[in-house]
Amino acid sequence: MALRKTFLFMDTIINKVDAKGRVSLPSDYRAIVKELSTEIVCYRSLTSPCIEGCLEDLLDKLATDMENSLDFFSQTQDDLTNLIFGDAKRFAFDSTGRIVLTEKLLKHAQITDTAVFVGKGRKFQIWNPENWEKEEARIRAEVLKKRPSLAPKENVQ
Amino acid sequence: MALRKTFLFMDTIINKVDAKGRVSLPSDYRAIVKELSTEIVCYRSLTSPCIEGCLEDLLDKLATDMENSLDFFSQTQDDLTNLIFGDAKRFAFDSTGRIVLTEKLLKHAQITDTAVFVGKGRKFQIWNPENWEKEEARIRAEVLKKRPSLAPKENVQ
DNA sequence: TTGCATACCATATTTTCCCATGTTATATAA
DNA sequence: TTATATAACATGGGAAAATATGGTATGCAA
Repeated sequence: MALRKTFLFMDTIINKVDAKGRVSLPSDYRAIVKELSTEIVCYRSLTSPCIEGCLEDLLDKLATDMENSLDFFSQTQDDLTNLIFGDAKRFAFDSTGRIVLTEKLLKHAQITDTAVFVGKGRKFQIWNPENWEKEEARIRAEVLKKRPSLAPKENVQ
Repeated sequence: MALRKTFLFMDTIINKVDAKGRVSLPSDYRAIVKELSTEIVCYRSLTSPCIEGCLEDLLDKLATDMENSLDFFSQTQDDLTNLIFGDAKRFAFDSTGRIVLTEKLLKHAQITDTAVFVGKGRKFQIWNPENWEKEEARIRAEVLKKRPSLAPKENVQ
């Protein structure tokens, strides 16, 4: 496959999680990861009961931003990055495309036997199905309420 | 073919959708896509019962804009990226020029066996034929009402 | 040896690819 | 301009490949 210009995690995919914590990384995601690396990085979301995943490059960019930006000297931001880097862990997928999520991550996201992968552009999230259903409803309501100027239609057009 | 200067989706094309969800991307559209990529991105319109399609570059630009405009931990950015990228999906067309639309998209647009592609410049939309007929009438009426000075009647007379 | 994690194998299902055909559009020659 | 040949396109059906997922075996470490 020719090298892709863009690397965006998209779509919403539901996969089973077995007793060992094994779950298939959606093939679309794997295709993206494979072009740049062999593994992803996952960590507990700071703001939601879900797992976040991304390529290591993104965390590297975050580290660089922290070094360069005055904004990021704030105690809060400093604390947040501590939490992220302290929590993040690499996950390689096997020949069948599965990763093995840790107990810590699964517990944080309240995931037992089913996981929902939600694309987020440079990142993605992994949710408990019921939780994601509620979250998506909340977001839709919130976005429509807040401002049409932030709605996709206005930005993308 | 010489390199095109502009990349605008235009015209209105009606195509069949088979039981597998397969539908031919209009050849004019394919010609545009082929010059920049091998696939398109589709998602449910936030405001209308139709599918929207565009090139991935457009969403990539959006991802970059959001990274730069809002800070890494912004709640608003979080919500928007979930909503947009969680819904969008890449679609590659095969050697015969078809894409396979998902059940989710078809349902949102109320499309069963026929789809109407409507050019929209950088984007295009896919409609159920009846719905599009009504929508087009509505849009025309709306335009005439809002801008009487541009109405055909006044100009042609 | 036991527990745990990883690698390997098997299979049902889904998705993608390939070929065939009718139709439409385009080009060429009379 | 008309008739005919040629190419491009849309569309249906089936074969092949990829994916998700359960189960088993293997290796390492406590």
